[in-house]
Amino acid sequence: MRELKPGPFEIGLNAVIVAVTEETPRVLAVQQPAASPSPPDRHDQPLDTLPYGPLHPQRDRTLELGLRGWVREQTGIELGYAEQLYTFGDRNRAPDFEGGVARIISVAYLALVRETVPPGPHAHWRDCYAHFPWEDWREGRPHQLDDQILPALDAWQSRAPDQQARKGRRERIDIAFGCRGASWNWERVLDRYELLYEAGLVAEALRGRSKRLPAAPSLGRPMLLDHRRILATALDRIRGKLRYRPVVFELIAPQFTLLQLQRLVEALAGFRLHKQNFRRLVEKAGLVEGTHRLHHNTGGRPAELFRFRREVIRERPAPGVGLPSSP
Amino acid sequence: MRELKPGPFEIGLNAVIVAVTEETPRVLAVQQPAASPSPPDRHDQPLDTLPYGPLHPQRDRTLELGLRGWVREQTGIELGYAEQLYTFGDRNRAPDFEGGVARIISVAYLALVRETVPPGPHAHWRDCYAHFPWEDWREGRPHQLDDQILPALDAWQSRAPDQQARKGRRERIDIAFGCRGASWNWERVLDRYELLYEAGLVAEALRGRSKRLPAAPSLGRPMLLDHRRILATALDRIRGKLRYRPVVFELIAPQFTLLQLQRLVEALAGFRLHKQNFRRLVEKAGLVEGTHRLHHNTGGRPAELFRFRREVIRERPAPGVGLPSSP
DNA sequence: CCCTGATATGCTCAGAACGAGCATAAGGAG
DNA sequence: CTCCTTATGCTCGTTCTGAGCATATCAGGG
Repeated sequence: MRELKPGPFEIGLNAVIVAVTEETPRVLAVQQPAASPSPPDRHDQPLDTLPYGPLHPQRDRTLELGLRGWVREQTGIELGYAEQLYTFGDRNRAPDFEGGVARIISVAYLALVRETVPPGPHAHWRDCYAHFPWEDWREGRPHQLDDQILPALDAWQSRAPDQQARKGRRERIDIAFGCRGASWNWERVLDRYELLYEAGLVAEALRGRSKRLPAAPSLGRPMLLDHRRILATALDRIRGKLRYRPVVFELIAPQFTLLQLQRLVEALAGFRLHKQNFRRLVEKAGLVEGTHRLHHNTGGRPAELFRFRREVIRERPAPGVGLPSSP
Repeated sequence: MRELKPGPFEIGLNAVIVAVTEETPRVLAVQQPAASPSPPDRHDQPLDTLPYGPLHPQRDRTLELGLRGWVREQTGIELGYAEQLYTFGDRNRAPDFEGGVARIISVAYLALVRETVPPGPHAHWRDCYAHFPWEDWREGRPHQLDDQILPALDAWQSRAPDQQARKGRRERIDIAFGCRGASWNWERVLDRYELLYEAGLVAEALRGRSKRLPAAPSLGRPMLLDHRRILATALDRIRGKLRYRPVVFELIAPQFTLLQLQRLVEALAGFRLHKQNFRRLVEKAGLVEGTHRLHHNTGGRPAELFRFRREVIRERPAPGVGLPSSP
């Protein structure tokens, strides 16, 4: 076994803090600090950044406690549900630091919060789909897909150096974007983002390189460094987990109508559900329990208010909301 | 935003390399190096260790490439399938370093290999269930559960300081171990290990503390530091992924009989499956495709050899082997 | 050569789950 | 009172699932 050589590392913690309000999934973003060494993109708008904090080796007994600590200090938010998401450590994730002092390793956490508490001075809640417009199919298939994305991906495919690479690219496009017989898989958020990155269709991909791709569109709102990749990982995780863990209830008030719950799930999944079947599924799965109170602001017949049945975790092996695999 | 203070950290990469031979899931383990600063447990047997290597900030462009690099150098194994598992950074994960030089952060990867290549000089393939005997239900419910584990957990529950804590512990025991109406959920490997750890029933839990629990059994074969927790995380991940990704095929030869495939899945899942239904599921799901060759070493009628249909990833949204939620 | 003991493989059948839609209930606005 | 809106209950055909029965095809022993 080779001995451990401590390298020049910095370790930090990124938080992806997600809430859903007005049927829109939102992420807590902060304005790029002015002192940042990396020049802003060619865009006029300043870039969004995910909240980032240090790990105090003495104070923080665990990574998660460290995260909760600085989130509390920076934003005043006391996180409820939080889980480790992924650890990002690519060398090129902070291009400006390359060759400089240290390699930055970042352990990202996903946190779900119930209310859009007013964020701190430099922070704001940003619609997640501003960064991934192609992921929201609630109003039907996004036009951008056929207008821009698929043609640009086709062009990228044809730019492949040889026949085999062309075939490989075609295959990846088909799987990620549901072309040629494959169906759109709403959980493959990360696959899609990474493919667009490789194809040079998101602004982040062009930062370090000479801009050799002239006509490629820049899709979705970019973020600082690799933060959009982190966000894609988070959305991927949320969508994947909807199926088999009752994560939605971390995002909704203790009492809710079934339509509110459905709208919340739809906002996260990115497509619409059949109303009656959704009711049947969550009720038969034992996920919810009717209080006998009514909610009158519906515009129609009042709806019963429900609450989450925590006991379901005992009873069911995989208590998630029933979701189809494709829209 | 608070500025980043580089702390005294060491970053390393742990590999959980899993293979299945003779219907036994095995993990590549190395003998605890003699120069280790931590004294061996009270046991006579030397402790198993997961392979561990450094991250070279200059050489390794990504974490995964770094891992593949030192695994190749140390063991000669060229990893195929590998995915990031979890990042472990608890302060007490290396008790002897506490208060010493550095905090060790370890990014663990899960790798699946096909054959039990002969490991290096200090390495060997260890039966995973030696570390978690309660997870293998293939020969029926393990006796250890009723003989030792559940009584000891009951005792732990009754040692809770107050009524509420007692209720909380009871709930956790029920969910993790399928007591009192809840059914055994074979995917909750990590929950179970962590519960046993908290209850002081695994040797690792007693290392730092004064041994105030006299009669508690030591369950399963311990490992160095928190390596058994890492392994539990890996097994948890594998079992969870069996359902919805075709990971089994990373572990089996290119050609196989359906019974071999079934035995492999059973080895990982830890319980037996209904043979005819298993065939129907994998065939109808389009996961496999019959070559027309036969395998004659069955002892009975020869079995047809099958191969994995890679195309299924295009066609199906979640191509995993059909598995029930509980045995 | 036939019987026995294996395993492989095909088929049935009832119950549960699922997708889609129809029908009715109960509010508010005009 | 009428119409519009949303909530909620129910049906129906299809598919999926769990369990078991039946048959096919090999090896080896009498």
